[in-house]
Amino acid sequence: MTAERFDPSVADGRWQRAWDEARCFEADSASDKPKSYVLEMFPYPSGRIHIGHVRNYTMGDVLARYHTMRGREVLHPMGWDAFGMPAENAAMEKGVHPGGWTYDNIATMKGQLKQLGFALDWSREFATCDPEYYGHEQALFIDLYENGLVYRKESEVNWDPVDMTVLANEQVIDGKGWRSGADVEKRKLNQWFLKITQFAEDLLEGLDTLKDWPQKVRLMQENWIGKSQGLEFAFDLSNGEKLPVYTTRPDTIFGASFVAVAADHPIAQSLDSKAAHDFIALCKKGGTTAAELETAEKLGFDTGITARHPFTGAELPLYIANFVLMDYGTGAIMAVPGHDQRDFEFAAKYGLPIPRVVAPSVDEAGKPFAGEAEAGEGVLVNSDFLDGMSVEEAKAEVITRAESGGWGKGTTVWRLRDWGVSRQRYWGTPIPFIHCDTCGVVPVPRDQLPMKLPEDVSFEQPGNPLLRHPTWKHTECPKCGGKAERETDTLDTFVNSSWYFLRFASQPTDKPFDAAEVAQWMPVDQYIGGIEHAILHLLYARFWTRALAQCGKLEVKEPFASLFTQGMVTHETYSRKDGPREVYYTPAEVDRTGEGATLKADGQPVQIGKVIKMSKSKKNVVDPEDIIRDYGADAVRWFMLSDSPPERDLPWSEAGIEGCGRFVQRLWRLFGKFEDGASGEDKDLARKTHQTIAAVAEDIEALAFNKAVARIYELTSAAEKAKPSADRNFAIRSLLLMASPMMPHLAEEGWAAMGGEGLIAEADWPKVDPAMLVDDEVTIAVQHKGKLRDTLTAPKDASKEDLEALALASEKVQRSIDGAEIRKVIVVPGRLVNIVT
RNA sequence: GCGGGCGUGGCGGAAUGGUAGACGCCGGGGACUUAAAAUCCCCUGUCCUUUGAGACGUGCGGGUUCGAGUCCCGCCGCCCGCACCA
Repeated sequence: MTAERFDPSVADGRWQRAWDEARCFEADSASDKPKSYVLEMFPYPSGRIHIGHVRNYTMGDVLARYHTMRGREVLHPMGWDAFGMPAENAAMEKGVHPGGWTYDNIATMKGQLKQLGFALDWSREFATCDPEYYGHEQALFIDLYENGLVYRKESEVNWDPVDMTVLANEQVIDGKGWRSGADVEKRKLNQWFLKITQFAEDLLEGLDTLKDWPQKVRLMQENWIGKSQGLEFAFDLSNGEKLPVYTTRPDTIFGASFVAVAADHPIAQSLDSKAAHDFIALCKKGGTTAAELETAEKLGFDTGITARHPFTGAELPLYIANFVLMDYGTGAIMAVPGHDQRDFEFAAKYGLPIPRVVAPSVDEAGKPFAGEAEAGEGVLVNSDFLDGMSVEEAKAEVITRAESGGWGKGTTVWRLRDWGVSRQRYWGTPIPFIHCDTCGVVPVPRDQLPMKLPEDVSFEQPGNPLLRHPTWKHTECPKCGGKAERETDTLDTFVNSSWYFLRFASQPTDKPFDAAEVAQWMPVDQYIGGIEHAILHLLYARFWTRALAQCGKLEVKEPFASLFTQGMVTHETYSRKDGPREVYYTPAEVDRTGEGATLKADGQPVQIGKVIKMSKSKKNVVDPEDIIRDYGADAVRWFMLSDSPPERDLPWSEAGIEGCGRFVQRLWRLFGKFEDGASGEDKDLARKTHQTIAAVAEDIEALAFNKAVARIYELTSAAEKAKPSADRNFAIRSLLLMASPMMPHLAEEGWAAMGGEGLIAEADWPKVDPAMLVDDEVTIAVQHKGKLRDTLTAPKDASKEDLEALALASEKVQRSIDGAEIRKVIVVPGRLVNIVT
């Protein structure tokens, strides 16, 4: 070996260039090896890589490199989720063009990713703002339109009157726009929708097939889709109208004591008394935050109208109630106070009857309520022909009678809504449609795609630059040739990320992707990203896959076979009170002493806060580029994999990264002990090596990187202590190979120094000899009444009788037994002996 | 309210129902050195006038078992998602 120390500042760049030159990470669609598609959620080019990206991509990289070593053809691509608001905000704040800003950021961030030595196939890189990409997206959107999966509908949006734009719900804070601070208005706009609800059942059922997704994510999607089954039926109203209601508890129908509609229900809207209008206005004022809803009082307005009960004929009062939602079910309910908490509160407040129709047993039909509704199981009481039935039986019976009587039917209601994709924004995929007064909505002809964004736009005024661009929207109708206008809305950025994994797999120029080539790579074998995308992105991508399949473009069922959601990188915060304001400092500005922390600038103490997710606002961040410079890419990668299980949060620590830096050097010194021609055996070390290779492989496949790391530490210690031998050379060589997915630069450097053939990035994973996985001798625990008294060494295949005899021969055990009668001896071969007295 | 997850040393965390605390970090002691850095070695759950074949110990209380961090029942605490969804 040559150098004393491994110098990442030289080695990292050297090997990164070597990999590029050898093009060893480019996936070959023509390969006949088994494929492996490893994908991490592509980043938004916000400016710089943050530590969360580093953790995410390191995990994916270890898998990609490992699978390559196991003889798979690996697709591990990278690109940029490049449309979105921040680029427009930068344009408004700094007067730069969103495109220029975005591509500059991409250049910076690509350079940073390169510094980490990720085994990425950069030949497939693209940004979603590349006209080529969004042009194909426009074509797919038209495909969906032609297959009836796209429609336009007038719908209510949050409108910021100052920025003149639509806001997402998350951008409305306390009723005000998050940027402008202006009071947000409700406006009705014609918007584009994707028919995701058409796939509600399939999206729900598909979840059952996703065995390798976290249960948590599947449950979140299940709740989001929100399937519920019940009865829809209509009440005859005293004003002659019919009022459809939906209930999941048709069994409790005899317990209905009033009927209620939402404030924006047509019946409520049609009332012409001032009192009714005032009440409706009051309902609209109510806040929608969780806390407000929690405490909000149930309010109602008696319309004076009554509804006839379908079985008893009783006339039930019809209220407008603030807790009834217009956009779920029919916007109207039959209220059963005894068995629904909201109805209970309402009835208690307005003095309405609270009949019991479900009881623990038939004898308890008169049992009073204990101040709250009983929503649980039981038997039906006070319910005519339902009496004595279980809840399930009664539900079925009522639905049957409603259907045969022709006044109602069993229905399924979904919480899932169609996906509104219109955004009144510049920096997105232009929606490829033209509005013609004569022909209506007409798709842009495919030979005119991509329909590009105009470059000459200004952000000096608020609102959508496409709308006020002097020429862009004016065009001719492709059908009649008359004057027409382009759609000025752009697509939600979630559309861009709903099919990018297909484009990574196949990139023809004349179409979005080639179905056959996509079929070769899809589904993604391992998808890795943050839990924040558990619902929207992952659901939309699943929907697009189905939608494209329905259009005949694709034969993939689920896009992501296995999903892994990694934890966040966290760090404590440092702050000081400055009047009412909390001023935060970065870890780099602070000296962390044993107990406290002081500000480097003035030596005065700062407050140490909780360990929380790294965020710019709390300044508890470390810049990946700084730590790569200080410790090298491998130490940073190693830290990302050590200690914390990947799904949990990883607390960043200076001491931790220093430890990783030390280990890099330690391994390097160990590689230096590789002696060409060393001979002789070291059976124990050889066994340990084989066991480690098998265990590390298992751990990596289970994404238990922290455990794989621990095993590499153990074998390193053992190899360090061993004397030179052929087996020690084998241990060192194996360590090099096992560490190579995690610390590829160090591994290449060691491989070259050791005279390894080619690049270690293209080497095979070390082979395991199954015979070497079992030790000749094992340590047996000896217990007396379940308590450990002694340990002894025995041959691995010692018989039960031999083990028992050995255990009873132990002096320590005999002293513990102290002459007591032995009632039983349990022997687990290879493990333990338990003597029961 | 509904749904889910998690509680193990000073910290991050290991542990097919079978020797709890692997491995890393912090801390302590020592070696090497003129000195420092680097490196190496040892110790490091708690308790004890019993230093032991000792007692206790995986949030708390029960249970199953020869044996429970692990399985079951009941609590407590923390975290996350959804939420007036009929």
